[in-house]
Amino acid sequence: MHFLNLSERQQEILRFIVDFVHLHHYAPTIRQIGETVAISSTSVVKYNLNKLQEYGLILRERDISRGLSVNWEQLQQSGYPYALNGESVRGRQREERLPEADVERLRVPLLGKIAAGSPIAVTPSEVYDPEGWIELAAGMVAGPADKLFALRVQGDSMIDASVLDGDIVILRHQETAHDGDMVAAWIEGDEETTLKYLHRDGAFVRLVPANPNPVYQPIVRAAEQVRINGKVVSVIRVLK
Amino acid sequence: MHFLNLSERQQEILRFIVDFVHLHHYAPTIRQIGETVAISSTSVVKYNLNKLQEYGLILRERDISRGLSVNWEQLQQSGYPYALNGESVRGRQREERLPEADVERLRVPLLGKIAAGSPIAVTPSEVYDPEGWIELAAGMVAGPADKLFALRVQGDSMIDASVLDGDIVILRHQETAHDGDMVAAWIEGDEETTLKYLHRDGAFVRLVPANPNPVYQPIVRAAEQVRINGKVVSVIRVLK
DNA sequence: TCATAACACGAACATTTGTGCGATGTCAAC
DNA sequence: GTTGACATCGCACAAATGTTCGTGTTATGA
Repeated sequence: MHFLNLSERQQEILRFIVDFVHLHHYAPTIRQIGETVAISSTSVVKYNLNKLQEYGLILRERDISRGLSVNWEQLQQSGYPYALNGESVRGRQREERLPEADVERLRVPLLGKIAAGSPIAVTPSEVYDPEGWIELAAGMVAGPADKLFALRVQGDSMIDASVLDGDIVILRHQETAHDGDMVAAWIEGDEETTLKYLHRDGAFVRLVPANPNPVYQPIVRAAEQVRINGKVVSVIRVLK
Repeated sequence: MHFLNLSERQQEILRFIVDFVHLHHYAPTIRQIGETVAISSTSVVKYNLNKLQEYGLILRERDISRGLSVNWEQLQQSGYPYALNGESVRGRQREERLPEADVERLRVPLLGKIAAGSPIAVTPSEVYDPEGWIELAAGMVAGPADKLFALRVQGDSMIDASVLDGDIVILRHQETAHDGDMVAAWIEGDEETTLKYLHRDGAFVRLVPANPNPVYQPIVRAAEQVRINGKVVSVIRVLK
Protein backbone atom coordinates (compact mmCIF):
# COMPACT_ATOMS: atom_id res chain seq x y z
CA MET A 1 0.00 0.00 0.00
CA HIS A 2 2.80 2.37 0.47
CA PHE A 3 5.32 2.74 -2.21
CA LEU A 4 6.40 5.81 -0.38
CA ASN A 5 9.39 5.44 1.73
CA LEU A 6 10.15 8.64 3.43
CA SER A 7 13.32 9.04 5.35
CA GLU A 8 13.11 9.58 9.05
CA ARG A 9 13.75 13.21 8.53
CA GLN A 10 11.16 13.61 5.90
CA GLN A 11 8.61 12.05 8.15
CA GLU A 12 9.58 14.38 10.94
CA ILE A 13 9.35 17.34 8.68
CA LEU A 14 5.99 16.30 7.39
CA ARG A 15 4.67 15.76 10.83
CA PHE A 16 5.94 19.09 11.97
CA ILE A 17 4.38 20.89 9.07
CA VAL A 18 1.07 19.24 9.73
CA ASP A 19 1.17 20.15 13.36
CA PHE A 20 2.35 23.64 12.71
CA VAL A 21 -0.27 24.40 10.14
CA HIS A 22 -2.82 22.90 12.36
CA LEU A 23 -1.76 25.13 15.16
CA HIS A 24 -1.07 28.41 13.45
CA HIS A 25 -3.09 28.32 10.30
CA TYR A 26 -0.10 29.32 8.34
CA ALA A 27 2.87 27.34 7.22
CA PRO A 28 6.29 27.29 8.85
CA THR A 29 9.38 28.67 7.21
CA ILE A 30 12.25 26.58 6.05
CA ARG A 31 14.22 27.73 9.02
CA GLN A 32 11.53 26.93 11.49
CA ILE A 33 11.37 23.46 10.08
CA GLY A 34 15.11 23.17 10.30
CA GLU A 35 15.17 24.17 13.92
CA THR A 36 12.64 21.71 15.14
CA VAL A 37 13.92 18.88 13.07
CA ALA A 38 17.48 19.69 13.97
CA ILE A 39 18.74 20.54 10.55
CA SER A 40 21.19 23.35 10.56
CA SER A 41 21.16 24.07 6.90
CA THR A 42 18.24 25.65 5.18
CA SER A 43 19.22 24.03 1.97
CA VAL A 44 18.89 20.60 3.49
CA VAL A 45 15.40 21.40 4.55
CA LYS A 46 14.68 22.62 1.10
CA TYR A 47 16.14 19.47 -0.30
CA ASN A 48 13.83 17.33 1.74
CA LEU A 49 10.93 19.59 1.07
CA ASN A 50 11.48 18.97 -2.59
CA LYS A 51 11.29 15.27 -1.93
CA LEU A 52 8.05 15.65 -0.13
CA GLN A 53 6.79 17.72 -2.96
CA GLU A 54 7.79 15.07 -5.45
CA TYR A 55 5.70 12.63 -3.53
CA GLY A 56 2.87 15.07 -3.74
CA LEU A 57 2.53 15.27 -0.01
CA ILE A 58 3.02 18.98 0.12
CA LEU A 59 2.59 21.83 -2.26
CA ARG A 60 5.02 24.62 -2.64
CA GLU A 61 4.95 27.97 -4.30
CA ARG A 62 8.27 29.20 -5.45
CA ASP A 63 9.65 32.31 -3.79
CA ILE A 64 6.67 32.62 -1.56
CA SER A 65 7.29 32.99 2.16
CA ARG A 66 5.56 30.20 3.91
CA GLY A 67 4.10 29.33 0.56
CA LEU A 68 3.83 25.71 1.37
CA SER A 69 0.80 23.69 2.19
CA VAL A 70 -0.13 20.15 2.93
CA ASN A 71 -1.84 18.05 0.35
CA TRP A 72 -4.23 16.39 2.70
CA GLU A 73 -5.73 14.01 0.25
CA GLN A 74 -2.41 12.65 -0.78
CA LEU A 75 -1.36 12.50 2.79
CA GLN A 76 -4.33 10.43 3.72
CA GLN A 77 -3.76 8.06 0.89
CA SER A 78 -0.13 7.72 1.73
CA GLY A 79 -1.01 5.65 4.73
CA TYR A 80 1.03 7.77 7.01
CA PRO A 81 -0.66 8.36 10.28
CA TYR A 82 -0.37 12.11 10.25
CA ALA A 83 -3.69 12.55 8.61
CA LEU A 84 -5.05 12.92 12.08
CA ASN A 85 -8.00 10.73 11.41
CA GLY A 86 -6.30 8.32 13.70
CA GLU A 87 -7.77 5.34 11.95
CA SER A 88 -4.58 3.46 11.60
CA VAL A 89 -3.18 3.97 15.01
CA ARG A 90 -6.20 3.18 17.02
CA GLY A 91 -5.86 0.42 19.53
CA ARG A 92 -7.69 -2.49 18.13
CA GLN A 93 -8.51 -4.27 21.33
CA ARG A 94 -10.75 -1.56 22.60
CA GLU A 95 -12.81 -1.20 19.56
CA GLU A 96 -13.61 -4.82 19.21
CA ARG A 97 -14.50 -5.27 22.73
CA LEU A 98 -17.03 -2.56 22.94
CA PRO A 99 -20.36 -2.36 21.30
CA GLU A 100 -20.89 0.76 19.31
CA ALA A 101 -22.19 2.78 22.16
CA ASP A 102 -23.44 5.89 20.58
CA VAL A 103 -21.98 8.73 22.39
CA GLU A 104 -23.14 12.00 21.15
CA ARG A 105 -20.59 14.47 20.12
CA LEU A 106 -20.84 18.10 20.93
CA ARG A 107 -19.45 20.90 18.95
CA VAL A 108 -18.65 23.83 21.10
CA PRO A 109 -17.49 27.11 19.67
CA LEU A 110 -14.22 28.36 20.97
CA LEU A 111 -14.96 32.01 21.34
CA GLY A 112 -11.69 33.40 22.39
CA LYS A 113 -9.54 33.70 25.36
CA ILE A 114 -10.09 34.64 28.89
CA ALA A 115 -7.62 36.35 31.10
CA ALA A 116 -7.84 38.30 34.27
CA GLY A 117 -8.93 41.78 33.48
CA SER A 118 -10.66 40.96 30.27
CA PRO A 119 -14.36 40.43 30.34
CA ILE A 120 -15.67 37.58 28.30
CA ALA A 121 -16.64 39.79 25.46
CA VAL A 122 -16.23 37.10 22.88
CA THR A 123 -13.60 39.08 21.13
CA PRO A 124 -10.74 36.88 20.29
CA SER A 125 -7.71 38.91 19.50
CA GLU A 126 -4.30 37.77 18.59
CA VAL A 127 -4.17 34.32 19.99
CA TYR A 128 -5.90 31.92 17.78
CA ASP A 129 -7.02 28.44 18.25
CA PRO A 130 -6.52 25.90 15.58
CA GLU A 131 -9.93 24.33 15.77
CA GLY A 132 -12.33 27.08 16.31
CA TRP A 133 -14.55 24.34 17.48
CA ILE A 134 -14.01 22.04 20.34
CA GLU A 135 -15.28 18.56 19.95
CA LEU A 136 -16.44 16.88 23.05
CA ALA A 137 -17.89 13.59 23.93
CA ALA A 138 -21.20 14.13 25.61
CA GLY A 139 -20.07 12.56 28.85
CA MET A 140 -17.63 15.31 29.38
CA VAL A 141 -20.09 17.94 30.32
CA ALA A 142 -22.87 17.78 32.81
CA GLY A 143 -26.35 18.86 32.05
CA PRO A 144 -27.96 20.04 28.85
CA ALA A 145 -25.71 20.59 25.91
CA ASP A 146 -26.99 23.96 24.88
CA LYS A 147 -25.51 27.37 25.17
CA LEU A 148 -22.11 25.93 25.59
CA PHE A 149 -19.03 27.80 24.60
CA ALA A 150 -15.37 27.43 25.19
CA LEU A 151 -12.63 29.81 26.12
CA ARG A 152 -8.93 29.47 26.10
CA VAL A 153 -7.28 30.55 29.27
CA GLN A 154 -4.47 32.97 28.90
CA GLY A 155 -1.88 33.55 31.52
CA ASP A 156 -1.82 32.21 34.98
CA SER A 157 -4.62 34.33 36.24
CA MET A 158 -6.79 31.34 36.94
CA ILE A 159 -4.19 29.48 38.86
CA ASP A 160 -6.24 29.60 41.98
CA ALA A 161 -8.88 27.65 40.16
CA SER A 162 -6.26 25.14 39.11
CA VAL A 163 -6.63 26.24 35.58
CA LEU A 164 -3.44 26.81 33.69
CA ASP A 165 -2.36 28.90 30.80
CA GLY A 166 -3.59 27.24 27.66
CA ASP A 167 -6.34 25.27 29.26
CA ILE A 168 -9.73 25.30 27.71
CA VAL A 169 -12.77 25.88 29.81
CA ILE A 170 -16.20 24.91 28.67
CA LEU A 171 -18.97 27.08 29.95
CA ARG A 172 -22.69 27.19 29.73
CA HIS A 173 -23.95 30.66 29.32
CA GLN A 174 -26.15 31.70 32.17
CA GLU A 175 -26.57 34.69 34.41
CA THR A 176 -27.34 32.83 37.55
CA ALA A 177 -25.85 29.89 39.27
CA HIS A 178 -26.32 27.70 42.24
CA ASP A 179 -24.24 27.50 45.32
CA GLY A 180 -21.19 25.47 44.69
CA ASP A 181 -21.13 25.98 40.97
CA MET A 182 -17.93 27.00 39.39
CA VAL A 183 -18.62 30.12 37.45
CA ALA A 184 -16.88 32.67 35.35
CA ALA A 185 -17.58 35.86 37.19
CA TRP A 186 -16.91 39.46 36.44
CA ILE A 187 -16.03 41.37 39.54
CA GLU A 188 -16.84 45.02 39.43
CA GLY A 189 -14.16 47.18 40.87
CA ASP A 190 -11.53 44.58 40.28
CA GLU A 191 -12.42 44.74 36.62
CA GLU A 192 -11.52 41.17 36.39
CA THR A 193 -12.99 37.92 35.27
CA THR A 194 -12.08 34.77 37.07
CA LEU A 195 -13.21 31.27 37.63
CA LYS A 196 -14.36 30.54 41.11
CA TYR A 197 -16.77 28.50 43.09
CA LEU A 198 -19.82 30.51 43.90
CA HIS A 199 -21.38 30.71 47.32
CA ARG A 200 -24.09 33.04 48.44
CA ASP A 201 -24.15 34.71 51.76
CA GLY A 202 -27.25 36.81 51.97
CA ALA A 203 -26.56 39.93 50.02
CA PHE A 204 -23.01 38.85 49.47
CA VAL A 205 -21.38 36.29 47.33
CA ARG A 206 -18.27 34.43 48.20
CA LEU A 207 -16.02 33.45 45.36
CA VAL A 208 -13.94 30.55 46.48
CA PRO A 209 -10.85 29.33 44.65
CA ALA A 210 -10.87 25.75 43.58
CA ASN A 211 -7.35 25.38 44.75
CA PRO A 212 -7.33 24.46 48.41
CA ASN A 213 -3.90 25.86 48.91
CA PRO A 214 -4.28 28.55 51.54
CA VAL A 215 -2.41 31.14 49.54
CA TYR A 216 -5.58 31.48 47.54
CA GLN A 217 -8.22 33.20 49.53
CA PRO A 218 -11.92 33.59 48.90
CA ILE A 219 -13.23 36.87 47.64
CA VAL A 220 -16.34 38.33 49.18
CA ARG A 221 -18.34 40.95 47.37
CA ALA A 222 -21.77 42.46 47.38
CA ALA A 223 -23.96 40.39 45.13
CA GLU A 224 -24.62 43.26 42.75
CA GLN A 225 -20.94 43.74 42.21
CA VAL A 226 -20.55 40.34 40.73
CA ARG A 227 -21.83 39.43 37.35
CA ILE A 228 -21.92 35.86 36.30
CA ASN A 229 -20.98 35.14 32.74
CA GLY A 230 -21.50 31.47 32.73
CA LYS A 231 -21.08 28.28 34.56
CA VAL A 232 -18.05 26.17 34.05
CA VAL A 233 -18.96 22.68 33.10
CA SER A 234 -15.60 21.35 32.11
CA VAL A 235 -11.94 22.10 32.05
CA ILE A 236 -9.71 20.53 29.49
CA ARG A 237 -6.00 20.52 29.29
CA VAL A 238 -4.30 19.09 26.28
CA LEU A 239 -0.58 18.67 26.59
CA LYS A 240 1.65 18.42 23.63
CA MET B 1 -22.83 42.57 21.04
CA HIS B 2 -20.33 44.42 18.97
CA PHE B 3 -21.75 46.20 16.04
CA LEU B 4 -19.31 46.00 13.27
CA ASN B 5 -19.06 48.89 10.95
CA LEU B 6 -16.46 48.09 8.41
CA SER B 7 -15.48 50.56 5.76
CA GLU B 8 -15.85 49.63 2.15
CA ARG B 9 -12.17 49.00 1.96
CA GLN B 10 -12.08 46.84 4.99
CA GLN B 11 -14.84 44.73 3.57
CA GLU B 12 -12.99 44.39 0.32
CA ILE B 13 -9.85 43.40 2.10
CA LEU B 14 -11.60 40.87 4.19
CA ARG B 15 -13.30 39.41 1.19
CA PHE B 16 -10.07 39.19 -0.67
CA ILE B 17 -8.30 37.49 2.17
CA VAL B 18 -11.04 34.92 2.45
CA ASP B 19 -10.91 34.21 -1.24
CA PHE B 20 -7.17 34.15 -1.39
CA VAL B 21 -6.75 31.79 1.50
CA HIS B 22 -9.35 29.58 0.02
CA LEU B 23 -7.57 29.52 -3.27
CA HIS B 24 -3.96 29.27 -2.26
CA HIS B 25 -3.94 27.67 1.13
CA TYR B 26 -1.80 30.41 2.45
CA ALA B 27 -2.44 34.00 3.28
CA PRO B 28 -1.71 36.98 1.06
CA THR B 29 0.92 39.57 1.84
CA ILE B 30 0.16 43.13 2.66
CA ARG B 31 1.28 44.14 -0.77
CA GLN B 32 -0.87 41.59 -2.50
CA ILE B 33 -3.83 42.86 -0.60
CA GLY B 34 -2.94 46.41 -1.51
CA GLU B 35 -2.73 45.58 -5.19
CA THR B 36 -6.09 43.94 -5.51
CA VAL B 37 -7.86 46.44 -3.34
CA ALA B 38 -6.14 49.31 -5.07
CA ILE B 39 -4.23 50.63 -2.16
CA SER B 40 -0.85 51.91 -3.08
CA SER B 41 0.57 52.11 0.37
CA THR B 42 1.43 49.09 2.41
CA SER B 43 0.90 51.04 5.56
CA VAL B 44 -2.68 51.76 4.63
CA VAL B 45 -3.29 48.09 4.21
CA LYS B 46 -1.69 47.49 7.53
CA TYR B 47 -3.85 50.16 9.03
CA ASN B 48 -6.99 48.51 7.85
CA LEU B 49 -5.71 45.13 8.77
CA ASN B 50 -5.35 46.37 12.29
CA LYS B 51 -8.96 47.44 12.25
CA LEU B 52 -10.03 44.03 11.11
CA GLN B 53 -7.94 42.53 13.81
CA GLU B 54 -9.54 44.73 16.42
CA TYR B 55 -12.87 43.42 15.33
CA GLY B 56 -11.48 39.96 15.75
CA LEU B 57 -12.21 39.08 12.17
CA ILE B 58 -8.67 38.21 11.36
CA LEU B 59 -5.69 37.16 13.36
CA ARG B 60 -2.23 38.39 12.81
CA GLU B 61 1.15 37.34 13.98
CA ARG B 62 3.59 40.14 14.27
CA ASP B 63 6.57 40.09 11.93
CA ILE B 64 5.46 36.91 10.31
CA SER B 65 5.24 36.83 6.57
CA ARG B 66 1.75 35.94 5.59
CA GLY B 67 1.14 35.36 9.25
CA LEU B 68 -2.45 36.30 9.01
CA SER B 69 -5.49 34.12 9.13
CA VAL B 70 -9.21 34.44 9.14
CA ASN B 71 -11.18 33.98 12.30
CA TRP B 72 -14.02 32.03 10.81
CA GLU B 73 -16.15 31.97 13.87
CA GLN B 74 -16.08 35.66 14.37
CA LEU B 75 -16.65 36.18 10.71
CA GLN B 76 -19.65 33.97 10.83
CA GLN B 77 -21.05 35.79 13.79
CA SER B 78 -20.36 39.16 12.29
CA GLY B 79 -23.21 38.62 9.91
CA TYR B 80 -21.33 39.83 6.91
CA PRO B 81 -22.65 38.43 3.69
CA TYR B 82 -19.59 36.57 2.64
CA ALA B 83 -19.59 34.87 5.93
CA LEU B 84 -23.04 33.61 5.27
CA ASN B 85 -22.90 32.68 1.67
CA GLY B 86 -19.37 31.72 2.42
CA GLU B 87 -20.88 28.96 4.43
CA SER B 88 -20.15 26.48 1.75
CA VAL B 89 -16.76 27.92 1.19
CA ARG B 90 -15.99 27.79 4.79
CA GLY B 91 -17.08 24.24 5.16
CA ARG B 92 -15.18 23.10 2.18
CA GLN B 93 -12.07 24.84 3.19
CA ARG B 94 -12.15 23.29 6.56
CA GLU B 95 -12.49 19.86 5.17
CA GLU B 96 -9.73 20.29 2.73
CA ARG B 97 -7.29 21.60 5.16
CA LEU B 98 -8.34 19.89 8.27
CA PRO B 99 -9.61 16.45 7.50
CA GLU B 100 -9.86 15.75 11.17
CA ALA B 101 -12.97 17.87 11.24
CA ASP B 102 -14.55 14.50 11.23
CA VAL B 103 -13.47 13.86 14.71
CA GLU B 104 -13.08 10.36 15.83
CA ARG B 105 -13.94 9.24 19.23
CA LEU B 106 -11.43 7.53 21.33
CA ARG B 107 -12.32 5.11 23.98
CA VAL B 108 -9.84 5.13 26.76
CA PRO B 109 -9.91 2.69 29.63
CA LEU B 110 -10.19 4.20 33.06
CA LEU B 111 -7.84 2.03 34.99
CA GLY B 112 -8.20 3.30 38.49
CA LYS B 113 -7.21 6.00 40.79
CA ILE B 114 -3.98 7.77 41.28
CA ALA B 115 -2.98 9.31 44.52
CA ALA B 116 0.29 10.19 46.07
CA GLY B 117 1.84 7.05 47.37
CA SER B 118 0.21 4.64 45.05
CA PRO B 119 2.21 3.59 42.10
CA ILE B 120 0.56 3.23 38.78
CA ALA B 121 1.10 -0.45 38.67
CA VAL B 122 -1.00 -0.91 35.67
CA THR B 123 -0.09 -1.19 32.10
CA PRO B 124 -2.96 -1.30 29.71
CA SER B 125 -1.89 -4.57 28.24
CA GLU B 126 -1.49 -6.37 31.50
CA VAL B 127 -4.31 -5.38 33.69
CA TYR B 128 -7.49 -5.38 31.82
CA ASP B 129 -10.18 -4.59 34.19
CA PRO B 130 -11.08 -1.03 33.72
CA GLU B 131 -13.71 0.56 35.84
CA GLY B 132 -15.03 2.26 32.85
CA TRP B 133 -14.26 4.03 29.72
CA ILE B 134 -13.64 7.60 28.93
CA GLU B 135 -14.84 8.91 25.66
CA LEU B 136 -12.74 11.54 24.06
CA ALA B 137 -12.80 13.45 20.87
CA ALA B 138 -9.62 12.76 19.00
CA GLY B 139 -8.53 16.36 19.06
CA MET B 140 -8.24 16.26 22.76
CA VAL B 141 -5.09 14.30 22.90
CA ALA B 142 -1.89 14.96 21.07
CA GLY B 143 -0.07 12.34 19.14
CA PRO B 144 -0.97 8.77 18.39
CA ALA B 145 -4.06 7.42 20.01
CA ASP B 146 -2.64 4.16 21.19
CA LYS B 147 -1.60 3.00 24.60
CA LEU B 148 -3.81 5.53 26.21
CA PHE B 149 -5.32 5.05 29.59
CA ALA B 150 -7.03 7.20 32.11
CA LEU B 151 -6.75 7.61 35.83
CA ARG B 152 -8.94 9.35 38.30
CA VAL B 153 -7.11 11.62 40.65
CA GLN B 154 -7.82 11.13 44.28
CA GLY B 155 -7.12 13.71 46.88
CA ASP B 156 -5.25 16.91 46.44
CA SER B 157 -1.90 15.32 45.99
CA MET B 158 -1.59 16.63 42.49
CA ILE B 159 -2.44 20.15 43.36
CA ASP B 160 0.96 21.34 42.37
CA ALA B 161 0.23 20.11 38.90
CA SER B 162 -3.02 22.01 38.94
CA VAL B 163 -4.88 18.77 38.98
CA LEU B 164 -7.70 18.54 41.45
CA ASP B 165 -9.44 15.77 43.29
CA GLY B 166 -11.76 14.09 40.89
CA ASP B 167 -10.00 15.15 37.76
CA ILE B 168 -9.24 12.61 35.14
CA VAL B 169 -5.85 12.41 33.56
CA ILE B 170 -5.23 10.77 30.26
CA LEU B 171 -1.85 9.20 29.83
CA ARG B 172 0.03 7.44 27.16
CA HIS B 173 1.96 4.55 28.50
CA GLN B 174 5.65 5.00 27.95
CA GLU B 175 8.83 4.62 29.95
CA THR B 176 10.66 7.53 28.51
CA ALA B 177 9.73 11.08 27.84
CA HIS B 178 11.12 14.22 26.42
CA ASP B 179 12.10 17.32 28.22
CA GLY B 180 9.08 19.36 29.03
CA ASP B 181 6.63 16.52 28.91
CA MET B 182 4.24 16.19 31.76
CA VAL B 183 4.65 12.72 33.10
CA ALA B 184 3.40 10.50 35.82
CA ALA B 185 6.53 9.62 37.69
CA TRP B 186 7.25 7.25 40.53
CA ILE B 187 9.86 8.66 42.83
CA GLU B 188 11.85 6.07 44.67
CA GLY B 189 12.41 6.93 48.25
CA ASP B 190 9.43 9.17 48.37
CA GLU B 191 7.37 6.18 47.36
CA GLU B 192 5.13 8.51 45.59
CA THR B 193 3.66 9.02 42.20
CA THR B 194 2.99 12.49 40.96
CA LEU B 195 2.39 14.44 37.86
CA LYS B 196 5.16 16.78 36.97
CA TYR B 197 6.94 18.32 34.10
CA LEU B 198 10.08 16.41 33.33
CA HIS B 199 13.42 18.00 32.74
CA ARG B 200 16.71 16.25 32.47
CA ASP B 201 19.87 17.56 33.97
CA GLY B 202 22.62 15.17 33.15
CA ALA B 203 22.28 12.28 35.54
CA PHE B 204 19.50 14.03 37.33
CA VAL B 205 15.95 14.72 36.52
CA ARG B 206 14.05 17.73 37.62
CA LEU B 207 10.39 17.30 38.27
CA VAL B 208 8.76 20.66 37.97
CA PRO B 209 5.26 21.41 39.14
CA ALA B 210 2.88 22.77 36.59
CA ASN B 211 1.66 25.26 39.08
CA PRO B 212 3.88 28.32 38.93
CA ASN B 213 3.00 29.31 42.43
CA PRO B 214 6.28 29.39 44.29
CA VAL B 215 4.98 27.31 47.14
CA TYR B 216 5.42 24.36 44.83
CA GLN B 217 9.05 23.62 44.30
CA PRO B 218 10.76 21.40 41.78
CA ILE B 219 12.06 18.05 42.88
CA VAL B 220 15.48 16.96 41.78
CA ARG B 221 16.46 13.31 41.88
CA ALA B 222 19.00 11.01 40.38
CA ALA B 223 17.65 9.73 37.13
CA GLU B 224 17.60 6.12 38.27
CA GLN B 225 15.42 7.01 41.19
CA VAL B 226 12.64 8.14 39.00
CA ARG B 227 10.52 5.84 36.97
CA ILE B 228 8.21 7.19 34.38
CA ASN B 229 4.88 5.55 34.11
CA GLY B 230 3.46 7.46 31.28
CA LYS B 231 3.10 10.78 29.69
CA VAL B 232 0.14 12.94 30.42
CA VAL B 233 -1.60 13.94 27.27
CA SER B 234 -4.69 15.47 28.69
CA VAL B 235 -6.39 16.54 31.86
CA ILE B 236 -10.13 16.65 32.11
CA ARG B 237 -12.29 18.11 34.77
CA VAL B 238 -15.99 17.63 34.67
CA LEU B 239 -17.95 19.73 37.07
CA LYS B 240 -21.36 18.86 38.31
C1' DT C 1 -13.33 78.43 12.01
C1' DC C 2 -10.46 75.45 14.57
C1' DA C 3 -9.49 71.08 16.67
C1' DT C 4 -9.51 66.39 16.43
C1' DA C 5 -9.89 61.92 14.80
C1' DA C 6 -10.10 58.73 11.16
C1' DC C 7 -8.09 57.58 6.87
C1' DA C 8 -4.62 57.68 3.37
C1' DC C 9 0.10 58.17 1.15
C1' DG C 10 4.79 56.86 0.17
C1' DA C 11 9.32 56.21 1.15
C1' DA C 12 12.92 54.44 4.09
C1' DC C 13 14.08 50.57 6.84
C1' DA C 14 14.80 46.22 9.08
C1' DT C 15 13.72 41.48 8.97
C1' DT C 16 12.28 37.52 7.39
C1' DT C 17 12.78 34.07 4.24
C1' DG C 18 13.65 31.39 -0.09
C1' DT C 19 17.51 30.16 -3.38
C1' DG C 20 21.96 28.94 -5.21
C1' DC C 21 26.27 26.80 -4.96
C1' DG C 22 30.70 24.95 -3.63
C1' DA C 23 32.52 21.72 -0.26
C1' DT C 24 32.08 17.59 2.62
C1' DG C 25 30.65 13.05 4.19
C1' DT C 26 28.51 8.22 3.28
C1' DC C 27 28.03 4.18 1.10
C1' DA C 28 27.30 0.83 -2.25
C1' DA C 29 28.71 -0.50 -7.02
C1' DC C 30 32.46 -1.08 -10.12
C1' DG D 1 40.71 2.38 -4.75
C1' DT D 2 37.63 5.00 -7.55
C1' DT D 3 33.27 6.59 -8.90
C1' DG D 4 28.93 8.63 -8.33
C1' DA D 5 24.43 9.16 -6.48
C1' DC D 6 22.54 10.93 -2.05
C1' DA D 7 22.31 13.59 1.78
C1' DT D 8 24.30 17.30 4.34
C1' DC D 9 26.55 21.68 5.62
C1' DG D 10 27.55 26.75 5.54
C1' DC D 11 27.01 30.72 3.78
C1' DA D 12 26.23 34.50 0.76
C1' DC D 13 22.63 36.80 -1.67
C1' DA D 14 18.56 38.69 -3.26
C1' DA D 15 13.84 38.91 -3.03
C1' DA D 16 9.85 39.09 -0.28
C1' DT D 17 7.56 41.28 3.27
C1' DG D 18 6.17 43.62 7.72
C1' DT D 19 6.97 48.13 10.27
C1' DT D 20 7.74 52.91 11.18
C1' DC D 21 7.28 57.67 10.42
C1' DG D 22 6.40 62.17 8.57
C1' DT D 23 2.90 64.26 5.95
C1' DG D 24 -1.45 65.12 3.52
C1' DT D 25 -6.68 64.78 3.22
C1' DT D 26 -11.31 64.54 4.69
C1' DA D 27 -14.97 64.50 7.79
C1' DT D 28 -17.29 65.99 11.95
C1' DG D 29 -18.38 68.52 15.90
C1' DA D 30 -17.54 72.27 19.29
